Amino acid sequence: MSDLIARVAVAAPLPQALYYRIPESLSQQARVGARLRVPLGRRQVVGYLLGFTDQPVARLKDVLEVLDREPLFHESMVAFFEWAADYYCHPLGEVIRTALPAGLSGVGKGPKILSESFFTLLLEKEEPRGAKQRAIVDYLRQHGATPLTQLKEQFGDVYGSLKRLVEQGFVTEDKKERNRDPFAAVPLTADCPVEPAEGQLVALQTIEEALAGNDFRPMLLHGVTGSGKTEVYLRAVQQALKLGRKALVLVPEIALTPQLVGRFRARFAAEGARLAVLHSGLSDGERYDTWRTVARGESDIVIGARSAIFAPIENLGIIVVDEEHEGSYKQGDGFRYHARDLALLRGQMLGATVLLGSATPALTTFYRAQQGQSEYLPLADRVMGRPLPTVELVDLSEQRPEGVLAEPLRQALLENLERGEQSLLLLNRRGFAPFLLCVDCGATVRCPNCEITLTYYQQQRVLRCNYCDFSLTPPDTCPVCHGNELAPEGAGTERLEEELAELLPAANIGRMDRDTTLRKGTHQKLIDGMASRRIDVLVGTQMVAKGHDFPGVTLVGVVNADSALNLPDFRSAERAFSLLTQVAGRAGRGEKPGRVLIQTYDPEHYVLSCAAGHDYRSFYDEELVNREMLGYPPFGHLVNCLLAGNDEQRVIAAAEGLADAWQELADGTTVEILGPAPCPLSRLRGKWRRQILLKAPSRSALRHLLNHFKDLRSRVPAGVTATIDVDPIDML
DNA sequence: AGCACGCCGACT
DNA sequence: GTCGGCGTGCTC
Repeated sequence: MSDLIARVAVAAPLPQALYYRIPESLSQQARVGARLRVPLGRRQVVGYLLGFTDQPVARLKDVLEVLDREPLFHESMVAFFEWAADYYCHPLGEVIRTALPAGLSGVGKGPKILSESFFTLLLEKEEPRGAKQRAIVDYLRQHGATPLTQLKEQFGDVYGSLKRLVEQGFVTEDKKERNRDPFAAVPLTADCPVEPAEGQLVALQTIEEALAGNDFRPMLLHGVTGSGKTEVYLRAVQQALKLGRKALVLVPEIALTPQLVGRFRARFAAEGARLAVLHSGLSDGERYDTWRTVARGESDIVIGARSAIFAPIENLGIIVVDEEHEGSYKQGDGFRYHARDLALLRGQMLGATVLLGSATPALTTFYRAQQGQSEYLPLADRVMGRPLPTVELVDLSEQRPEGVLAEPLRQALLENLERGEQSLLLLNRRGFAPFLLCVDCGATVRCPNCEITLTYYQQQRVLRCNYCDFSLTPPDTCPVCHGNELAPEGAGTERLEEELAELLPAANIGRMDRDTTLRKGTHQKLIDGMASRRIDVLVGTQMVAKGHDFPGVTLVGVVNADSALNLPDFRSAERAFSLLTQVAGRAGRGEKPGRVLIQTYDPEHYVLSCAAGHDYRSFYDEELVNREMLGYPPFGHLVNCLLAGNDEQRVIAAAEGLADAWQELADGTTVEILGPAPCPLSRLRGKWRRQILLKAPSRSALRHLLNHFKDLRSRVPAGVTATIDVDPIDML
């Protein structure tokens, strides 16, 4: 008789699954999707049970313990994990570890499962003696099984009475698992369904057909800001639920989209559908509870950020990816997956509808729609026929402003304040100034760990690195020539705030960036301040462009559009276009029309003229030509191979060696090996960084090379780590 | 990733 | 003679 053998992915960077014998005593508990404690070498690690086999394998070790009584994922997820591990060239165990809620990879049992006592009335005998006991019995008769906390609320101190009731056999106590509910205290807002307009109806009809057809149908819902995409999501999800299937909704960052979550809660609370929200603000325990609720099939809709793409939902009918172009869907370290791309894959594996929504779709997404690989669902107009704001470009080379604001923007701000309307200013730089410059020798004060200048924060009187958090009290003299005049150069949000206070002394000015929103609640306070119109002008980084609907804003100013255009990355134009379009969309969402002023030294740039004309299509056409010329996505596939280490010479040598090895593999194929080159941030957090870019017109040509990565990596000398980034979205 | 083994330099 | 440096290789 052969033993039952488990196929297990261990939480270690091994390329493939391992096999363990399941001892007789554990065979009942061992279910696919459970975590196991297994021996690996001479230590013990967590493994994930992927399946069973009875093929004899030599020298099997025993599974030591089953850590979960209920599986954390269903069997159908295994193929998805394996595909993702293969595609992103990442060890399977690490992929699953990343996918599951945090805090489960230790050999301990993971977060505590909270339980709670419930009391139930047994058969009616004679009445108990005490008045309080009779009251409790009465209450239980009416309410059925009741948790202890609820009884305490009703009757105060109930321990003695309950104890006697249980002893006398009137009542039984049993323990049930209790979920932490992070939303219990958040009040529901009212649901206000909007009657769908023409474009929305067409979109919904297509989605309904796809849902009914039960097959994989990717779709792009393309609508300008304020065109009612959320209402389409809501109705599409409703439709899926009506067909008895479940829904997954991905959002870029829950913290920045409370309004969307609020609308889902309002709509579906009314219908009795069960909503689970997975996001980074949850504690490990809360996240674990939510995950288990989903895994048990007790939620109908899951909303979450990037990692929610791994939520263990069975019978999934639709996946919505809101703001699909957002870079935050790509995980930046470790297992570098892209949640939107995995959404398409998961949809394909399950025969689900995948609805990608955006005002400025990623070039690759729009291209797919153009090629007929996905359905194109345009929403042409803003709701209620509100016009898009007028956008004007302000040529800084003509204006030569003294501070950061040129005359047209100053004028517009003054007028807007006089009219009592709100303004929004975007400046994508934190702090007071991006660097301190010595007026004598031109030296700047730089970070000792990273290859950048230290940002000057005037309020805190500190120089800080925005990448590694290194900080320094600003020196009085130049560290190079000892000259005694170090001047803050350039401008960040802090300086802008100061300039505004001078221009508009009567105005109430708010600042929103990572520095002011560090304290919990400040972000919400600023949003509330805008909603209540207490704030007249809000300045901030790209944070101000995301997700909020401020109906009172009629003027939007972009202080410097050029910084976003000139980043050393092939996607910088796409990102700049999307940011400008988004921030422009903040203007005129209420009854009054909006106006947008964009300051630039390069008013002829196609990104700016297209953004000014709200013309996605022209931007797309222009950018597509550039991509084709350079063989970048969607015309080529990229893999970035990163090398990092403490010793510069070693990193350089390792990079050269690896590049040669790649080159050898690429000979005679369509794959191009570019580099090695220093990363645009050649030193980061003390590590020297080089990169090698692999570029090919087809995915399959790259596949062949990637299959060799694990041997190549093992030949990288010690002290240097090699990582691979499949489909990189930025290469800084 | 860990954690072994293994093979060379500077210490009691 | 051995303590310990980190290069190499394996983990069912």
